[in-house]
Amino acid sequence: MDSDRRRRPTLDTVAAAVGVSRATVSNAYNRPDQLSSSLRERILETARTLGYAGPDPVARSLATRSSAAVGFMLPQGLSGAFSDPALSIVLDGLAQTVDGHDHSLVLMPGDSTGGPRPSIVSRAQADVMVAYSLPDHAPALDAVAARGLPLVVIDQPILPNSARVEVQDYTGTSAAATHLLDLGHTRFGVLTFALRPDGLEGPVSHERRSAVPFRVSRDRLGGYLDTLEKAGVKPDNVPVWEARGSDRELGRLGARWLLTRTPRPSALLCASDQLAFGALQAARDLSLSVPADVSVVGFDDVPEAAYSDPPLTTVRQPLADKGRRAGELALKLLAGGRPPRPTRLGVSLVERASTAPWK
Amino acid sequence: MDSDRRRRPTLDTVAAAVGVSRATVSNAYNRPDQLSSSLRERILETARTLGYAGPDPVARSLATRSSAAVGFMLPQGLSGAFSDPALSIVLDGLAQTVDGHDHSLVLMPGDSTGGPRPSIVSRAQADVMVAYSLPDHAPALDAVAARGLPLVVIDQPILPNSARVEVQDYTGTSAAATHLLDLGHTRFGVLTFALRPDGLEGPVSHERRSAVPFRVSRDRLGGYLDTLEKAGVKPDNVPVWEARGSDRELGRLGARWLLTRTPRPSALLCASDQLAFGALQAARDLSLSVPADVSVVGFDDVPEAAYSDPPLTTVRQPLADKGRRAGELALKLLAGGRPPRPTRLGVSLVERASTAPWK
DNA sequence: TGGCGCTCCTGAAGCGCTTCAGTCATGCTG
DNA sequence: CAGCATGACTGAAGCGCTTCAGGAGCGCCA
Repeated sequence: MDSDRRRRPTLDTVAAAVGVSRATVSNAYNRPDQLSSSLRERILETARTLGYAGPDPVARSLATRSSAAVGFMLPQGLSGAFSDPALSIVLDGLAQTVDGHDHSLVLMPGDSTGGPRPSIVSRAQADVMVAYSLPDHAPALDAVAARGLPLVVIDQPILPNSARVEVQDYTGTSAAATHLLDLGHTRFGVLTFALRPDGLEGPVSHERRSAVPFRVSRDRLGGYLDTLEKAGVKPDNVPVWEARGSDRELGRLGARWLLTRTPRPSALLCASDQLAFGALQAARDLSLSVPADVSVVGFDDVPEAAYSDPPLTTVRQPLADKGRRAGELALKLLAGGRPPRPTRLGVSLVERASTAPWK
Repeated sequence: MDSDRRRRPTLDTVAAAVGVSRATVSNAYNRPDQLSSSLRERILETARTLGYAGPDPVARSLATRSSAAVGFMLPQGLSGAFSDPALSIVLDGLAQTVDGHDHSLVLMPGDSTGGPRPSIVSRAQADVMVAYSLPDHAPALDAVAARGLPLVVIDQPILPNSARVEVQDYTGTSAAATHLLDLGHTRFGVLTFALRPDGLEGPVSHERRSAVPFRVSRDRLGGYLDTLEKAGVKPDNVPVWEARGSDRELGRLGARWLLTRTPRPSALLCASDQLAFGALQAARDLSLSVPADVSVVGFDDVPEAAYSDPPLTTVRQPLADKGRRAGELALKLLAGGRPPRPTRLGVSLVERASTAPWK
């Protein structure tokens, strides 16, 4: 208590101790060229002995009207979110970019609304927000708008006045479906992550497939189903399982269901690599061989996809780039730039050993 | 540019518009009981039409001398950090606790020094810091001390005046080693994550085993080796592989090396489940059967350990509790509490199918 | 009717810092 | 030596908010 109560030294404390003005001490920290280096040394030295650790970040932010932080909004809680390495990679790219410019990162995990609580967003000390894969109309987005903060959106629908970076999800899954069709497959199963933020899980009904608020889920699912349909495979004949999230165990569960339909699908189209890994596992559980008995494709091309058993055919998206690009956009908006036209990152199909021609 | 320049409304703007004092508007947001609800409604309504999104968080923090945020310091970059689900789970527990009290989370990823850069720490807008598994003497810790911020340490050595939550790492690995000895094993290999923050990887020399700055690595390794030694297994006869991080692929690499020593170990002692999963994979690669040809133990008991193939014998630590407890401690320190005595969470050996008697 | 206790609202003093327009020597130029 | 640029430092005005000691008005009781 006692030592807590002894108020911490401030700029003034140091200024008084050295016998200079407060402005000078401030300059010692922020504009070394504004004072003689001898005086600067003296000031820093005094600060040290007084236990002054530099300008208070909050006061500094108020005065400069910039908190040097970017807020990162997630669609769900942290443990769910990070079970998919794709997010880690994106976030890492973002963090590095932002960190390189001495900005910090404020994490805002989501809840059942599919995004952080608005009150959290309104109070976050950040001067630009990044929305990662939030559902359409997440309340958090309104809160950002209300504050008038610049926004960069990753994997999300068009929002007025925001910067955007996204990936050709539809194109990607469409290519994967085509690949499988070319291999002669005719019976498919689709394994997707959440279509809506309501936490449901299970086979996806016809109506649930429409009006999907998560753009990414919508596009990936659409890319699969539309392409199959064009090739004459009726969507109604394609069982779709919706997992609560994108993780291996949930994927295994869903794949088990898909692989026990009759007729059994000869190809599983997954919305992410994690789900696909789960599918590989499920196949193993059922003593099915991949790709002899069933082909599996994923999406993301996380590092592990190259090493899984068998190595996974998947759609590659440039995850680290995505994060870096989002970081750059955030910094640019911070610097007062207008939101540039959306960055659309390309994808490409990486054929490995989890897919094979159907007999 | 134009609309950006139109300065945002402030408390005063609203106060003037409604014709009340600024204090009253402030009360409308923070102390509803201090004004008539009709006036409050009028104020909120006016604020809405003016586009005022509530008190500015930074100014608020300055005035209240509290930024309502907890800083989380990591030993490494985000992508590395999150490849281990253990961290996600801990962080999730922390985030939920903290979020429940309307505090936000500032993430500070580490670099090659084994922690965030001190300048980042000095400028972070947080009023309590949580250190997660930083190495001894990380510069970031000095920065925290310099600012006089309360600190809670997870998995880290004693630091003066800090709250602490840790786990019985030594006890845990010791129990695992005992389990294997009881099963009749005599040839062991150890697979650990980073012993030092220098990014090296490979077989661990004798001198590198001493003075390990990561407490967790030190204790887990110690628990394994000491216990084996007590049973008559010379440490020098136990090959140890150090992986750069705790992820599956790195584990696979290390395990491959361990499993190709002669004589081949009949039991692999891993410092984490991720590494153990990698070891299972490596065994599969080498057509070794687990546990017939080689037993494997992990540490953490992440959810997947129950579902791996085979299910993993591992040391359970209460990950979510760890995070929650850290969150509670952070909040407590924030409220002015003294650091209580360290919380030491128990561990227990969970025997599953990845270990078996040695013939 | 005077006094008391409410409820509702205000004035003003900060919170700790940045920044900008100066002030004041000092040295240099012509 | 006047004139002027230059370098080194300062004063003071904010940044947008919270909070606390009051003050005004009002109903109520004795």
